[in-house]
Amino acid sequence: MSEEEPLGADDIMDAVYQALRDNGYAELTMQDIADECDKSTSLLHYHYDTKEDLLVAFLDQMLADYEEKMECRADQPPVDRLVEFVARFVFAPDDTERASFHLALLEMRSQGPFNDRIRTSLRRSDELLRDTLEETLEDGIDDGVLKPVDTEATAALFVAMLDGARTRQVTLNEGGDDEVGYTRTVAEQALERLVDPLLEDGVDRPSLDDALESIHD
Amino acid sequence: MSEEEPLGADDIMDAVYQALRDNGYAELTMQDIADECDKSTSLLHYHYDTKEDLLVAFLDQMLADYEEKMECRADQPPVDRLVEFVARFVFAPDDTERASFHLALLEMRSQGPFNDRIRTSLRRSDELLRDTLEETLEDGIDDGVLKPVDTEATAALFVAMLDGARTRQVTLNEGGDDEVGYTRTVAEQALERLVDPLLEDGVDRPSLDDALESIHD
DNA sequence: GCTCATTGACTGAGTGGTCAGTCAAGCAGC
DNA sequence: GCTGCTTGACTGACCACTCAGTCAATGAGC
Repeated sequence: MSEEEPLGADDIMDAVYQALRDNGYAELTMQDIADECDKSTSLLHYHYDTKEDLLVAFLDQMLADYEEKMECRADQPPVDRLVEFVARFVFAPDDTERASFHLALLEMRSQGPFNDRIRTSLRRSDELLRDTLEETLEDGIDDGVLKPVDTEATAALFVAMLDGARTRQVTLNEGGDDEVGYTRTVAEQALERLVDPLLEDGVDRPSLDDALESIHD
Repeated sequence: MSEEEPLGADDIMDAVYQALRDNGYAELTMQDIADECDKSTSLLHYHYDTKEDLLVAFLDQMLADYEEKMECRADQPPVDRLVEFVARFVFAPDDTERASFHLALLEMRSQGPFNDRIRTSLRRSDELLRDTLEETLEDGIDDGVLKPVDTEATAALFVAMLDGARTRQVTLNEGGDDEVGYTRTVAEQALERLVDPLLEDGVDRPSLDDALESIHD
């Protein structure tokens, strides 16, 4: 109530998020966003000159939020952070909210090459993700809990794998069978086949389940 | 020239391919496709009732082509096929043709959840891809050149990884530096960190470079 | 403490442009 | 003269964006 920001700004960002989830990016109209916050499209244009401006503002805010969240975790042990990083990609097959939002993000990513400003925003978020993981790996090596490896290539491998798994889950997910979710299968494989061989002798890592619980804060 | 199909059908399919590459999926109009084959949009509607019909036909043809290509390779040794499978994802950073087409495919994938027919087509192609790899792994295990593993989970891991890497390369690729391409980095890591530990003692595998050459036929 | 100018938030009714799809007519080959 | 392919002109829907104006709050001058 006593914010500095123009009172409606956050409402609009929330509306963009909801509208993206409900309609996807390709089908997203200014009207959808306006409906979501019970305002007129004219108001959106009053605050943001163009639809693109609005979406770029939304991406930038998302990026800032993620950045903040990552900083809080920097004091945890590297191996915990590594498993947590993997776990952060996993979501239940029936979590349609998250699937829908990530689907919209994927749509935006595929528009990156056609739009400089969107691409710039997305590239920054990609860098943030990989840098976070790279730092975690470096910390682990420095602390003597991880075997020395090419941290850049390893980070690339992890991110590609988890991201690819999520892409499949959000685009092809077969309704809600009893299956556990594609990303989760891949995440478990990643831990066994890539993380475990990296641990120095005698070092243990948390299970995926433990990590999943610890990120629900 | 002496096909059963209506003579113009292949021309139209080619035009769809070109138009997808040049315009992307989101921006693709019937006019773009018509221009590409120097015909009118009315003609497209004469052959295909709706734009969706046309695109589904295009996807189905692509799938059939890929299926045919895979069958030709079924007699190669499993380890060669495995490395070839990985190599097939790799493309040079300056191969903008391929990048553009895969980008359009990614756009279509992100539309899958909103379109039953597109999703069905894409799901079939996803299954084909993973089944191919799974069979290769099973053959390798049967032949005693690969250590026994959960072939389904392993195939999932490989496909997720390569697909994720390609997604990044086509959406965020930084012009043509001297870099070697993100997918290639990841592919090399995949061979060292995932394939090599799978080989039975004394079994060698072709290098990525060899495989890259052998698929240029 | 009343008046009046100013501003910021907000709206409804357009406008112009784009695009998938329709339709009636032209025209080749048989 | 019929069949199948092809066309240009047209239509109706949709959508980002504009514009002229309303309304409430703020604040200066008296």
